[in-house]
Amino acid sequence: MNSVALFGARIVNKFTCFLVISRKFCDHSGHVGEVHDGLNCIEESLTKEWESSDFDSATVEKPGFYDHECSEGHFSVRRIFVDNVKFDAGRILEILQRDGPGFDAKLALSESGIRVSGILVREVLLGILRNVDYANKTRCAKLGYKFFVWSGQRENFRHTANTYHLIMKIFAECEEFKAMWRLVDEMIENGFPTTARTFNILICTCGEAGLARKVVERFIKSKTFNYRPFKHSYNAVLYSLLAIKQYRLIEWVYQQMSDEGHPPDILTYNIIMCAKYRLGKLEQFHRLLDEMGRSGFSPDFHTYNILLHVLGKGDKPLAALNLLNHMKEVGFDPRVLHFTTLMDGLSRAGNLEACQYFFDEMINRGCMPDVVCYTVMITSYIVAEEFEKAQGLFDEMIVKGQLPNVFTYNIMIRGFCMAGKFDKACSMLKEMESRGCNPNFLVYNTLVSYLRNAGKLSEAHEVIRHMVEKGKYAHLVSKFRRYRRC
DNA sequence: AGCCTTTCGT
Repeated sequence: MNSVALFGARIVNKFTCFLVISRKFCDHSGHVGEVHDGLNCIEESLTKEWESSDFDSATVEKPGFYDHECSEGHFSVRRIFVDNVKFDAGRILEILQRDGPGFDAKLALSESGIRVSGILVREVLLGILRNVDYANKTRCAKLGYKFFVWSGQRENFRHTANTYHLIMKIFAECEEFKAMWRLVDEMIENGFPTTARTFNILICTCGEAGLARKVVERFIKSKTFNYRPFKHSYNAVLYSLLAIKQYRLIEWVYQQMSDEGHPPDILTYNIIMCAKYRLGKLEQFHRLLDEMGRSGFSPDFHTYNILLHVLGKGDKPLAALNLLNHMKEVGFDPRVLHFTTLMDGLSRAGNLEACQYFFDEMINRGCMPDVVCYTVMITSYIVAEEFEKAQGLFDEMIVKGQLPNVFTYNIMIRGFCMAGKFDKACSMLKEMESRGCNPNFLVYNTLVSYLRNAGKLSEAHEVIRHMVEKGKYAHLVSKFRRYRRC
């Protein structure tokens, strides 16, 4: 409930100062009219841009996302516009969270005088989406829908496929599945095309394979399915299924494709091969690779990446080196990503030396390791119980300006636990928090289960208490127990 | 034309 109260306030605080500065700028420039024309223009261009972009929080939270066309300086018109939208969104979120007996949020929204635009609706719904957690999900769904309905009733605003997707995503996160499906029907009734994004949201909420298959079937056959930017609906569906690791369904869809006489392209081959590999069907994997070649498709960056992972996990460093050289010869210069997947494979195969060799080789070839690459190398050291080397690399990455992420901290904490240095493990948790890297449940789980296994029950309890105090994952506390036996 | 590929042991 605390987090509900917070979600408006945080945005307001952050942007009030910008708004004050922005308003001053308008007053003193003597070009208020121009600024307003500019704002309309920007609203249009931003609407287009954001309509076509995805709404993953990752995209939005990327630093500098809102600044990327501010070369004229800090107070560009575009910036002012964006800050104004954020300010209004903050106000709306504040009004929404006051909703309850004795307070009519819809009325308050209507009286607020805030002009509704596509970007504003997006910002508000994203604000709600970001704040959904276990404790407040019912309320978030309710408030989100209240705002969705209210904004759809404004005379100057009409919902789009994207705003539908956002509210559907909120319902999905809040586990309001029936309401989500009702919205799909409403969307279709109102003439919106169902897109690859619609499919993606729906398929992600299908827990059981039977249900997922029904959804897949519906989309493949649907006449109104707008599958662009994919070449055909099969690839659009396959791509989503890969992202949610539904490998068996991928096989099934590929079968449907073949039955319908739809020839695979390079994207299809890459996805199917990836699925076969993940399912451990290496023979079929190689058969597909041959078939792909015979059909006239040459491997691309993605194919090589899969091949390198296969070679790594199969502990074939020499073949991998040959493949890397071959890639260079045919004009695909291996990138950090390729070395990283190869190293990840080798690390899982337990070949630390080879892993280290390719890490050095990569740098020799002028590729600089990124966070993921450092994390993979650190993991390799920790699995081999080379804790000092792991620590050394962790320090090095910070010096080189690569900020450790939640994966990096998790493996470091695990390493300290394995080495029996529980005090260091706990201070790592504090360190990540102080550096603004929020621990997720898996990080707490690492620490708690190792502490418990070592018989340090009061320390484990202390970590749990700390976690619950932060208002996070309280509903998952019982899940810790599951790992105790391991 | 676009679309795809990497890191939290199970």
